[in-house]
Amino acid sequence: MPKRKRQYWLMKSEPDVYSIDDLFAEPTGQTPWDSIRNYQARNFMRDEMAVGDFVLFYHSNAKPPGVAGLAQVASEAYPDPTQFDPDHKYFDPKSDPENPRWMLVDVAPLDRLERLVPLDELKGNPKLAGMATVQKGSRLSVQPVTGPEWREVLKMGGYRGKLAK
DNA sequence: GCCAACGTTGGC
DNA sequence: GCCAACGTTGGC
Repeated sequence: MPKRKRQYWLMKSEPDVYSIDDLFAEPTGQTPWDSIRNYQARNFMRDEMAVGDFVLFYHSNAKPPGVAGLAQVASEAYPDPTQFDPDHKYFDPKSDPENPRWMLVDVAPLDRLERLVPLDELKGNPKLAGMATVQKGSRLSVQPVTGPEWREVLKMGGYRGKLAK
């Protein structure tokens, strides 16, 4: 059985709610990526992510918005517990515990960039013209990223570590 | 805070 | 199955 090739992702979070610093501060060293209520994003987490995949941690609704750091997929997909919590903002009364509608993965911090890579720089880089993040109207919070895009963003972020391969 | 772009819901 | 109404995302 051939080993699966590592994949790359971009995951958005509002830093006022949960920032890259919060991820680094997790006592357990990882966090459940909960509250995703979009089928496309769920499908990526449920069907295509694997432990060890690399993640660009993106700050949305920030000034400026942009890629703030690097993270890693740290678990297989499992049901998002918040969907069954009546007090949770994203409680989903239509989700059947026997067949949960929403799935998530755990995410662990990997490294910081030397500098945040702002969205307008992503948009201004011709090498990144195909990135979902720079497309007009794009608001998907979990997106696939190609290897070349990953390396280019790390370069823009001044990253010199081992992951820039 | 505004609003364009999307996604979902539900009446028909 | 269409589509109007509504809700959300996220840049600006």
